[in-house]
Amino acid sequence: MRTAATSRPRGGPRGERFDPASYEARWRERWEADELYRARDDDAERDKHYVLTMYPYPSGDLHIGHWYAATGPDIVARHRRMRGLNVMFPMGFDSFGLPAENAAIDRGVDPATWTAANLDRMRTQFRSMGCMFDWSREVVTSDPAYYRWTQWLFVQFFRAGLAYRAKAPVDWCPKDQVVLAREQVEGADRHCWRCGTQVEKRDLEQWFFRITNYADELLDFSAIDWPEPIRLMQTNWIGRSEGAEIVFPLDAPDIAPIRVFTTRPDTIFGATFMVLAPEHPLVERLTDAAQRADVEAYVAQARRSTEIDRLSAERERTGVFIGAHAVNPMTQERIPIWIADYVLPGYGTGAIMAVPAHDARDHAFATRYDLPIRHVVVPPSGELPADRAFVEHGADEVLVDSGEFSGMPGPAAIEAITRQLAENGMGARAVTYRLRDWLVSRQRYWGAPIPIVYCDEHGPQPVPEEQLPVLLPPDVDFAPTGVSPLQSHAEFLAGSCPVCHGPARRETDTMDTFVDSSWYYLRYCSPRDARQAWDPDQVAAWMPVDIYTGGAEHAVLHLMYARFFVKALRDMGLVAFDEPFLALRNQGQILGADHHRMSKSRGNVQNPDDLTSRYGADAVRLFLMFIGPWDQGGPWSSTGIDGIHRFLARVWAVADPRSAGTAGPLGGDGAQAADSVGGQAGRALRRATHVAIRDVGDDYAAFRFNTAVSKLMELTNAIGRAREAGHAGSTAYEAAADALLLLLAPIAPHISEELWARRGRPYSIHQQAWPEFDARLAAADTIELPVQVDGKLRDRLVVTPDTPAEEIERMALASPRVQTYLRGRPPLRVVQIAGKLINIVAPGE
RNA sequence: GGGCGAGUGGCGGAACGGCAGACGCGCCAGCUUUAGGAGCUGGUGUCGCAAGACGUGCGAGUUCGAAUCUCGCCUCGCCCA
Repeated sequence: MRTAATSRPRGGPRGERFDPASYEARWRERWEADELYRARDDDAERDKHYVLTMYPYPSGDLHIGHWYAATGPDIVARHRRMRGLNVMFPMGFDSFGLPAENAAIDRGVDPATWTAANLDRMRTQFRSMGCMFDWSREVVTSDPAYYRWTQWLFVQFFRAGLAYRAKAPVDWCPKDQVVLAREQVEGADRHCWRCGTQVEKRDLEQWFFRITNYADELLDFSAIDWPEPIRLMQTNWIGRSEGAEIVFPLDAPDIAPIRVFTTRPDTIFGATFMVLAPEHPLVERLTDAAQRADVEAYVAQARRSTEIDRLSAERERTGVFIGAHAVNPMTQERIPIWIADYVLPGYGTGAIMAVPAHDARDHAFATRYDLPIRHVVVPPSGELPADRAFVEHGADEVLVDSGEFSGMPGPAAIEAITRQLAENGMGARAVTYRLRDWLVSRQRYWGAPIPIVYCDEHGPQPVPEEQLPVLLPPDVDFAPTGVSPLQSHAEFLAGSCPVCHGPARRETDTMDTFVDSSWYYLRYCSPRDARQAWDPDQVAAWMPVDIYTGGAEHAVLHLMYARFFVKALRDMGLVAFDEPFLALRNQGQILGADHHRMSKSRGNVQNPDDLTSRYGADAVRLFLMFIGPWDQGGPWSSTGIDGIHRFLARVWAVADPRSAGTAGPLGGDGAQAADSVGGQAGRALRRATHVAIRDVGDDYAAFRFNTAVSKLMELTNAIGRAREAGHAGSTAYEAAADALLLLLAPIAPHISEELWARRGRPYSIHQQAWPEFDARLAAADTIELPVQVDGKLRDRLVVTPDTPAEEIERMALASPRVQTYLRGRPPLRVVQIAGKLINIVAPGE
């Protein structure tokens, strides 16, 4: 048939042409059968190297973003392997979580069944990418063999005093019917990170992990190579602020004084009133009978409003005087006590000293209620803004009207006032954090059950370790009711107290899935160990992770929790290092062609399977990496993938011995003839080869895949020109073609293996060493030197690299083009940058 | 409102303070083909016939020399409120 015959390029018999479908799957099967990518635990010769990329949630189908995220680390893993490291690059699935449960609710399928089906599909799709994942280490967090150890870890945290139960106002998503961690509430309107519904406040008994114990250590990034934005986000999230806790005695001597935290003790002489959170425990006792009705009404209203409303900068600052007074410990002045909802019970001490002259919120409040505004800090100019707070307090700003501290610069005053308060027993230096403890309870089914039982006599008790795992029962009712589906499962509820062996009620909440992902990288080290969460020897051998990749959206979630876990486990003696991930790199996000997040509802999802079947996995990998800098991502556009296909066809043409041989006049056996005609050209090709060896390697090491691809294209084009010139078969040509395949192997593993085999090289290309770079071969015979006059390009000199500077200057000044601009005058100055350029400064007019 | 980052051809993007636009897409011309949503060759920042001039969001500054460093402004993105 005509179409069948002519769909192939001319000149090649069947089987010789470039056709990815004919070899990609075949090689993947061979690699798998040979266990080529299995990371060896017992490799004594090579240094270990742990490359990790964030495991996905098994949502159903792999999308182009998964390809993008996985290809980068795969290239790096392959490159480092070729550089002689024993690389482990595992993959697994974060398979607990709400979507499985929502599928159960919507479609009546069992979450385990739904998840298992997704896992099968995604494993197949992952395999089609040709990544060097070591599937023998696969971890599935919803597998009882895994969550048994998640529960075991919970028990260890409980015993170490790092897991505790407390009643707390928590963020509640009314749509998902679940409690959220503070980190999972996003945006100004405080919506659920998963479904976008605005969250509410509820008071509930919950389990917390004491991450705040590690606040200071989490601020220390000195031992890890992480992107600055991530470090900054964690730092801001933890929100350490230094200041003082100050005691304000009350009129009523029988009541304990009010304690406030402030970062600005230097402004205490300007504290003209106090504000308590409406929920503050002292409100009840301090409120004057005359004010009681107003106060109670206000407290009730404050409890109803959301935190976001209360903190909003635009909102009117409202409050009520409670009829009591405190004493400013520096001025001894009686100041009124108010309540206002802009003071929150959970932050600091739930009470503030209000300094309206130097705090914007206090200023708004004082203005509204006509409270005194007293300036105690002034700028060098002495001029204060009339209608807003003056908040600057650097070394230039000095105190006024502050007794003996008047005239002192701001920072010194903070020191001095804090010291005097401490001497008088009225305060102390103090630090607070914005970071809250990590709420890990979830009122949902599809998670690891919290391994606790409640005994009437002995309270909450951990399930004995030999009874783990606490299995999820398969037969539950999934209708969302606001309580865990497990609460209606009588059999599950019935536990026994490990102390008295009497009946005890099982905890029905499950753990936040971020608990699962806080330790999965440890499980990869000994994934099949049935006796322990991990084999300490294997963890000692493989950990920490050398390079971790994933999305920046996990900056304050997973990435902070995992660091906390390792520090806590270290203090329990379970691991011997301080940080889980030595280096971190974030990939950008691939957006839809419409520049929006890819989502099924928008209909802008790009399915990688279609592209793969049409162009092959190598082309899709190359194309994704060629879009732009890997950490930037960008909108998807398929225009351009044809260019990648053409590139691979050119690689085929220059490196397939039959294609390359038939193209030139010499054929495959004309090596000597080619060498004799190709002396000069051969040197140029060798130079191009070694420049590429250096540059492509540097690019892979630095995650610059887009420029690596462009350099591979340049090398291919250079070899192509040599082929056109009839140099195929020469020593330099064949060395260049071999090198091209080795450099291409990390990013396009299939075509490089196929051509490597066709060239008769030993299997597998992925077990070859990265080619040696030879600086002498990369050095240029001559260089083209730009000649500038006054910084503008006017001429070029072609010189050997060792030409003396004086000679270059003489040649440059002799240039007629330069002389035109000098107009016979001697140059004012000549600047030479060796090997780069020469700039001649002409005298002024 | 605060913090961080980014603005370069028609498009994606290159460029240790040293030749702006590598590499690719697209487009144009030619070749090849019975045919083309194929292949090959050449061209392609703007203005200009040319010589040349201008050109990296806008405005200033530092420098022999600035896309790159500094300051101010504008726009967009992300994070936090």
